[in-house]
Amino acid sequence: MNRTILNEIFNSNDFTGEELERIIPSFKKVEFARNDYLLSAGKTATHYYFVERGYVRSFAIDTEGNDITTAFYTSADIVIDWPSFFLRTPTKEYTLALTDCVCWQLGFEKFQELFHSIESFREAGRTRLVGSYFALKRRSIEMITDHAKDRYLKLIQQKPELLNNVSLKHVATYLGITDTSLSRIRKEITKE
Amino acid sequence: MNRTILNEIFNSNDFTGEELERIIPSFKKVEFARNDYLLSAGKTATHYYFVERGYVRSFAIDTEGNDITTAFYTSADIVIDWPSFFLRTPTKEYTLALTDCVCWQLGFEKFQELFHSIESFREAGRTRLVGSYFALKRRSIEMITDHAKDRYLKLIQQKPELLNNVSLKHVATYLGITDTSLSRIRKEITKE
DNA sequence: TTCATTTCTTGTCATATGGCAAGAATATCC
DNA sequence: GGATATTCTTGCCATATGACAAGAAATGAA
Repeated sequence: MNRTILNEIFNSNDFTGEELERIIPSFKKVEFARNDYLLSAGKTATHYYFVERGYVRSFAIDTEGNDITTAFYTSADIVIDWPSFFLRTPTKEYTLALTDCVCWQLGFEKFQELFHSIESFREAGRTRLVGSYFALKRRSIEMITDHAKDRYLKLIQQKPELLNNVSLKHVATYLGITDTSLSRIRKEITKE
Repeated sequence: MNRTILNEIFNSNDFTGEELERIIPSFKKVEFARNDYLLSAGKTATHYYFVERGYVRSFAIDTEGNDITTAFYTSADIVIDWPSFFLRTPTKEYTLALTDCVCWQLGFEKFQELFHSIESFREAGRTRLVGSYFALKRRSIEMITDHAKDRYLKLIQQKPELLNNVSLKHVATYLGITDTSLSRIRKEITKE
């Protein structure tokens, strides 16, 4: 098997060669075309993915029918609906390919087998989940303490390539504002 | 050992008698006085707790020095700084007893031992973490989609006893607003 | 109980952001 | 490549919430 993004995600710092030979072949390569859904509201997540190439967006529909972006994913990111995958419950979010994508997929049963039999795999999984939790927490606090303009500036600083790949209206809802407000914020920034 | 809140949290639906006899005695009873810190910014969480009795609050200090409440805890809740406990890194939050409290404490080493040796314990732990993730996500989305008044109404509906035990200024920062605005929202609600 | 501190309320005014609509700019599709 | 749909910008005005300050109420300490 050629080297893939999985070899960067699972590597010899954390795993023995034997473990890697069990873990990496458990993933299956899948491709998504632009506008394909990786997961839809009402369905239970049976798999999760690592992105090798492309852009993915998750969103929820609020009570008024508005589309609220909850996450963007790209190379090396894990695309997983944690609650749906682990609690085996239908999700309320949609996950959608923004561009053609190449991903590596793992199903729940295979995951459980690795999780319960390989100590380093469960340590790594737990670390990844806690990392997601941490990022989400930071984001919620920033929603309270920072103005939209600051959140936008932080975002383009941390993910400069994002704006070339996703539409501004989706960035706006990710920041918790309308596309109108984002447009004004961007105008104000260019004037500086 | 008498029955405690631990017997409700760890029970025979999920664990064998043998497992319970290993898990429950691993916890140690600790008491906190009002205004004691369970954890302070800069420290790494070495333990987590289940609350048997009392109220606990977590908060972060933002860049302007404002105290932002991130969580309230009471009976049967787990008090844990997930990232600090699992990533072994210093936290940026404070966790404080709002009232005198009785808690059950578990340390990291003991946790690891149980986690890696008892399958049902790690399933339960993962479920709890994913549940926290889910709650945090719901809260972040509501911060975007709902007005402060709706968030307040939901809160008092879900935790009616909370207001008798914590001050309004802390509820306000939890809702992402100022104490002034909360006061006006409450006034408006009583007028209805 | 009394005094001091903290919390809560209320007033006035400021500001960030939203709602709506129209036109401009882009992207998409056959 | 041109028609069509989508996205982005901009104007006007509305509104939720914040900032600050002063007094009222509640709480805590001695």
